[in-house]
Amino acid sequence: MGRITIKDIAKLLEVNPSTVSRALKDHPDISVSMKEKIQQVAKDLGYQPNYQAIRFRQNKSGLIGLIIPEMGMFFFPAVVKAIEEIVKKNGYNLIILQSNDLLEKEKENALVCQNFGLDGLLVCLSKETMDVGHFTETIQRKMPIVFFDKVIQQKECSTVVINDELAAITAINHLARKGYKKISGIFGNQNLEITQSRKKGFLKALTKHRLLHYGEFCFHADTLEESKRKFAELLEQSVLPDAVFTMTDQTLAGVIQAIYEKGLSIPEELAVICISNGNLPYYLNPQITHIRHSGYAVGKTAVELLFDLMNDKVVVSNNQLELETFLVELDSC
Amino acid sequence: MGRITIKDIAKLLEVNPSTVSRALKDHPDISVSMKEKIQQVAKDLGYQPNYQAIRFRQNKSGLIGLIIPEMGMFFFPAVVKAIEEIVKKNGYNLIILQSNDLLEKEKENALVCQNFGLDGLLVCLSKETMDVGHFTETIQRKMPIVFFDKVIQQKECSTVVINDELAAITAINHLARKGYKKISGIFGNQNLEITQSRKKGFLKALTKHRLLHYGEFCFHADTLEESKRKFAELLEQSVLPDAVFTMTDQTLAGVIQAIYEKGLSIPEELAVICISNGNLPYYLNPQITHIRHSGYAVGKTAVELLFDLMNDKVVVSNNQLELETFLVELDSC
DNA sequence: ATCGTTTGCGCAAACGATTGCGGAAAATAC
DNA sequence: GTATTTTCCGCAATCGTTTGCGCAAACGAT
Repeated sequence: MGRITIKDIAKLLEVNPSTVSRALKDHPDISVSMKEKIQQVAKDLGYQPNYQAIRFRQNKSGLIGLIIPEMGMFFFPAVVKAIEEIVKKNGYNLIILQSNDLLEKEKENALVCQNFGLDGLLVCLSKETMDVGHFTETIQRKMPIVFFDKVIQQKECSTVVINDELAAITAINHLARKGYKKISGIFGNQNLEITQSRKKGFLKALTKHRLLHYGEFCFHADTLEESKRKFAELLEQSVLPDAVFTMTDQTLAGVIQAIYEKGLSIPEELAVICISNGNLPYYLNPQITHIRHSGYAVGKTAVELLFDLMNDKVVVSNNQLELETFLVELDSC
Repeated sequence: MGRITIKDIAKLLEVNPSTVSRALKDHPDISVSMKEKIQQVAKDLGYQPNYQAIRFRQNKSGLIGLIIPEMGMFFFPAVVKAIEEIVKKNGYNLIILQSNDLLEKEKENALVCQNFGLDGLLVCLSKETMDVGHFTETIQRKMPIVFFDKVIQQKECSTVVINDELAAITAINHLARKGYKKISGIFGNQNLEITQSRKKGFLKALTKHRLLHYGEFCFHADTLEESKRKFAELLEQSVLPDAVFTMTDQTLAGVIQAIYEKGLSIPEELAVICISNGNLPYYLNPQITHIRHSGYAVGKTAVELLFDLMNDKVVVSNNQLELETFLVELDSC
């Protein structure tokens, strides 16, 4: 015999399946003696409810979806770790979908989510995404969504982000306080709001400290390799920066490789600061001063907000959370 | 009106739902004219099949499960990336479960997989796991399983691993060839087969090169912090190693921190080699010579084997694959 | 014209669990 | 002793889709 079903138990005890169903969930309509009998048999036979059937009937999937651009080595592992833990704690499970930073794949993923009847969705947008219509139009009526990290701010959307502008300002303030003047800024993809905000903060802080004339030390890089290559080129010029700010771990990794290859000493010849999840900076020599942007905290906050939405616990309509960041001062500046 | 179902289309066209179902999947029993009519209406109404219902009826979940100890920063992100890509390419989706290296949670996860009716399962065992009964007894009759990386070799199990012993031997041979003699070995959790195999290879190679009398430079460490602390202690002793081998990125990260803090120069005062996924070694200064153990390749191979099992494509009963590793010589030795 | 085959579609059961309703038996009330 | 309530369980429909079977009508062959 294959899997034990409610029908099997019912047949064995010569009762109706509905009685078994109610007995197993302690329904008051069933007598104590009958409950005990049924629960005993269920236990003996090793009955396991068919959740597939339950979810089908209740039109619940028991699943939370997570769409991310790509599982890299820095930020998203921490996000995923947090989300998986909390999703499981709430009795759900986690489905992961990668968009590979392609709008097309993101749309496909949105469809998959819809067809799976996911109970909730967490999204970090691809760099190609310019609006979130493919999520809101079709899905959001019944499926709560929380956007995090790479988001597009709209008033109907729940989001979890950090104050990107402030994070960059904090970094530059630190450099300025330490006396660095020729500050280079390395940024990610231009389309992203986080890039724009961090760059805005960067420029704002430079302006405040009257250092803006060194703005030519800035560039954008989508990949680690591009970051490395461009920074290596920058280091070949006649006028060199005395400090560099990178807006992510990924750009940091590229910049660091270029610095090592050039043989510059940190911080004597070049100071370094970045916004980071908080792992890589500790592995490097010297350790890198950074603004802590914890993927774990972002993931945790996003998924907790999602469950609040799912349980209608959120009174406020404007669910746009902003996490705190803080400076971790190490040896690189 | 909510979601469009087959019944809705049937009612609209005054035909039977079964006709609609067959027409939509191009069944030969349905006339061409009827097919066209039905498919047109389905399109107009924006019909989306309820996969939940389909999977329920067919007793298929469309899901592949992945159980890992913990999403760290080094190996598993690459594994997950590969698996997600291939799973999706085959029309499935991926559920991720973390065991946190706890046998209890691993058992819970196995139950979840069962109840979800997953179509296939990929497992990297926790360090507490001593046998795989909680998988094989209950699940494997209907759900193919592939164990990878941290496995327990049994003849009924499909596994994907590397030749751990050979990887360690390759590393030590390289050190010996370069003239290093006092070789320290840093290993992960003792229970794991990968640890035992790598240590075995380490000792075997040391023996071959008549360097075994330096065996006191070895220890085990479960975490990055433990690795750092113990190696820092080791560096306080009177006799120091001239080279260190770490069996993972995680132990490498700890060892590197201890080396940096002590201010030793690599490779002049201390050579370094490791088995690595191939990211971290490039971020360090100098870059670390390593035996490449690609998480992406492991994940890809494991999930491809899984699909072969699911499609009964595997003729051989003994599905124990061993991936190639190779030496990447950089600056640390 | 008769018989056999193909074509095209409907009927109804099934997957496993849930739930509103109804009703017989038991318990309580008067 | 009758009326009313409570207790306890069964009946049957339901979720959306699939599928074996049956059966008319149309077609083809002789």
